[in-house]
Amino acid sequence: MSTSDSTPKERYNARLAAKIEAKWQDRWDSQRTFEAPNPAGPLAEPDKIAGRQKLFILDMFPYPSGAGLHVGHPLGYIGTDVFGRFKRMSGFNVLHALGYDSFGLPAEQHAITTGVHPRENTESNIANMRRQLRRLGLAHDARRSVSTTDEGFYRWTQWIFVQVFDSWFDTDLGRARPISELIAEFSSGIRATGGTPWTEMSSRERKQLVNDHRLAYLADAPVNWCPGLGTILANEEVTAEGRSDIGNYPVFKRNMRQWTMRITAYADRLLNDLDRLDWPESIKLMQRNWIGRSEGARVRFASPAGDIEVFTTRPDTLFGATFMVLSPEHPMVDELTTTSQRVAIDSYLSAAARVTDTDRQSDTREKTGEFTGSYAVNPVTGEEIPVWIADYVLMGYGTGAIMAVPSGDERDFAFARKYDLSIIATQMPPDSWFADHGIAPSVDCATWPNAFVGEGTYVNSRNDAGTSAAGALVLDGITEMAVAKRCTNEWLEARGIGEAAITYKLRDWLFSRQRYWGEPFPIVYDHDEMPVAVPDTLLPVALPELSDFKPQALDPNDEITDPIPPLARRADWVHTTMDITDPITGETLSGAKVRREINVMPQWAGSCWYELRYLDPTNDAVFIDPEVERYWMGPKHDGHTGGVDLYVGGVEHAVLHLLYSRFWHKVLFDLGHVSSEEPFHRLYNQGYIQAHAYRDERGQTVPAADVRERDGNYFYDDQPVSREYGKMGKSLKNIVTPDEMYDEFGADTFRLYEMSMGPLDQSRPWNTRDVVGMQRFLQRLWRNLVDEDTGLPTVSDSECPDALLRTLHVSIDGVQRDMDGLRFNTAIAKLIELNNALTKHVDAAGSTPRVVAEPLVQMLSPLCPHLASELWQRLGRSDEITYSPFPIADPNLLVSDTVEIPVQVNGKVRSRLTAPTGSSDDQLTALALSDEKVRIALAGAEPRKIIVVSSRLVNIVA
RNA sequence: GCCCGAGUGGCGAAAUGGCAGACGCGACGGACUCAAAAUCCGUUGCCUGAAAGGGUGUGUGGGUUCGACUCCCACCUCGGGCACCA
Repeated sequence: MSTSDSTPKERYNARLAAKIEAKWQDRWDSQRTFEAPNPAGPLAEPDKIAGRQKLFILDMFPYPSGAGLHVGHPLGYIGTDVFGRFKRMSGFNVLHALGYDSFGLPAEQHAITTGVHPRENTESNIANMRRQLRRLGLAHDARRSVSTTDEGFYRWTQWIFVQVFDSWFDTDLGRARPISELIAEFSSGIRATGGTPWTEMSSRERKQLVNDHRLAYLADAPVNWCPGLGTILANEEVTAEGRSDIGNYPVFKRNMRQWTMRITAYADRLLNDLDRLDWPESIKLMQRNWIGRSEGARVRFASPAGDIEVFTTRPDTLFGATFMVLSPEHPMVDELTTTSQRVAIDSYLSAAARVTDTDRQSDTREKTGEFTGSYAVNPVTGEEIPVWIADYVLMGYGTGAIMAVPSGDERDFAFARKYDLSIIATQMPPDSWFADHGIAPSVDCATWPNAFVGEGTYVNSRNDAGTSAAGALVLDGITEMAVAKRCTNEWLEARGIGEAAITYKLRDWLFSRQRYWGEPFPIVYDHDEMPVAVPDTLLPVALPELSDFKPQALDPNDEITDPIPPLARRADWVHTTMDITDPITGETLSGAKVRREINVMPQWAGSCWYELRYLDPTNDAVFIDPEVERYWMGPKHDGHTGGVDLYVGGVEHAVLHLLYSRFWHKVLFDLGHVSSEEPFHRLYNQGYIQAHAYRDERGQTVPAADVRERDGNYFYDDQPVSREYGKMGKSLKNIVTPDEMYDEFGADTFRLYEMSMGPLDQSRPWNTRDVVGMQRFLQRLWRNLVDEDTGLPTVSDSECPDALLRTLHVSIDGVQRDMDGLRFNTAIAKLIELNNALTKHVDAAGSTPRVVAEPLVQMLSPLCPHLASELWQRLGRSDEITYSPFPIADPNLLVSDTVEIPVQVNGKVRSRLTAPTGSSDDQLTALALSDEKVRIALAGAEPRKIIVVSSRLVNIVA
């Protein structure tokens, strides 16, 4: 940017913007402008909240990456900031803060390679991110910027874990209750143990029984075990080839004892409460799919190895079940395999074990399977049907076994055709189905090209041989699937063969990691090797110091040896003595010898509840003061879930983070710790900023900033390059940083550009070239209010022309509504229009009327707070614009004396006429018919019909 | 394969049943300048026309309506999610 002599001293450019921005950022800090008062607790200022509505807005918890920010990161932060500032001017008590999700893998990987402690690395990353964000001028309450790695924070993460550990899910009441109440029910005999009576159990057996009911429990679960790295890996850390993302080591599926969260107990509430949330439908749908609730029935088929239980969503097709298929991992496979089939089954099993999960789920793969040699009995027909194994049946869903109904299920159909198994129709498809497939209607499935799924009249579905004998199941003639399902379920239930059942895709949540940089579990193991919560007075369980952060590396192909987490290296920390309380008897065991849990929590833990800590960040007595929680997050009326008023973030967290947080929040609600049933009442997904990237002829990416366009082609160093489009990132060499924008334009221009690019929820390409448009707008606006040479205001208290005043109020009306609806791009367009109108006035009159200047600056201030604050001050205002009331449109100035009405002839606009506001439809009709252009367009034709939309339009149909 | 979402100028976009393309970029023309940058003013969907004007136009094809970017049906393309879930 040139600063030569010809440039006026007080022109609004990057140099002046930098000066103004630093000045106001310092002032906001020192005056603590954005601190939000609480009703109670350490940050209580009850007098300041009186008479104000509250608004809690939240951005998704960022990970403090070492790479720093690019221009895509702050998009959502700017959006929430603009909204928060607008609402603050509208009288709301706005709480807006940003903390750091600072545990996690990258800092640990960095520590492993450099030896720098993850804490040091994390802290310097946070400092850098704070610096970059401060330059943006975000109106955050700095007191509330917590980090998950602070002991004062993770003390409460551990406390919440203990709450989850110390509760169980009462399926009768559909909610969590303290584990002590379960123990009381067992010991008093109100609740049966389902096995050995409580009184006859050993201490260890009692603990095990209770542990099996806890919401946080230890379970053997299949995990991604990577011996080369000495740790288990999250699914997203495993490549499609089944190797580790880092180091390319083999990864094995194996069972390991892990902390697990009983999220499945909440499946129905997590599903049903979605209806009460103000979230994008697409996200609700993703959560619904993830929970995957299926209604159906469990049915037991007799076999030589005992009953085989299956889950089916189509009990109504039971008469068409002509064979069964078990997953290769099913526990009954061995017993069902006959001597003659042993070799074939064993070879199939070993082949199946070698197929990776991704291959197994490939859609092009042909179905394979093997006959066990055994037969089971179809409970409705009494017929013997063969039992097969096949890897298209998954052990992890339902019961790991299915009844195969080839006529009604495409997968079973394909399998039956391949292995020549019988196919019996249980429903007659409609004629249209046969027509679509080009075959004649027939109940003989031999002619069918596919299975039939849909509504059709039931056939071949009675087990009384046509006698109408009492107690028989007769579906024949029924036309509705729901009726047939109900009849079948009732029949099965009456005979104890099966019952209606619901299955979920959702799995319990694997909660431990063999890592260092995470929250230690507040758990020790007692002399019975049973987990016991660390007493509250001993929290936090601080992460012990280590000299080496590497997990123990093993032979990359060693599937057998158990992982040894880094914390195990501190034997002095692991083995300790502690005053613990026996969970069953309640008696205190002083100085008990205990062993600490050496796994750590996953990164999700802190982000599951951080929003609550923003509200009461310095409270040492409780994780959040109940009154503070009720004020900021409590339900607004009967049936309202409560929760954050606006939560903005990317879709990538649609399922995991948002589901885990909802689960923890519901547990806290059940236990009476929070008044809100949901953490995030309104969710808004911001789009992404993407960017073009360029490759040369060798396929190498070249720096996007140095590519030039000529006639629609792109060149780097005069060599043609090809253009592609994707996320900003190092590998595509297309990163643009906020710092570059601050230097070239200033933060206000950058903020304005990001908000003007399009709707907040849409992704759009970054174009540095376009930013100048917003800078020019601010420059023109500045010039309308301030003399570019002297810096003095050019505002006059003289009369404002009526037309300009009307334009102003139309703008106020539109900008107000746009900002309320998060439509910042159109709000900005309206401000530019107003400023363009003002420029014409200033060109003629030489100054801006104060009645226009002040509201214009106020409307701009949520978007460009530094510039607006500066202008406010230069206009002679000594109050803080942040808390000045947002302008209100005068309804009288929104309507003008005349309106322009388009006139259509046969739906095409042929003329426009100016009519007095409030003209009657008849008057408009008369005006239109006498209009010269309309008469020409009609060409003498007689109008057959005239449509008048009052004050909007006239359409003449001839 | 199934389920969502989106397709509008050279580009980002606006209009959600009633004047398509607001606002911004770019491009073109002009002012200022020795010159350039910056800044300012004007033009800018496409076709046709000297102009006035006319025609045409919101992925494609149908439909509903006096009137459709907007609603309905089918298809095409792109993006996202799920994926042998019984």
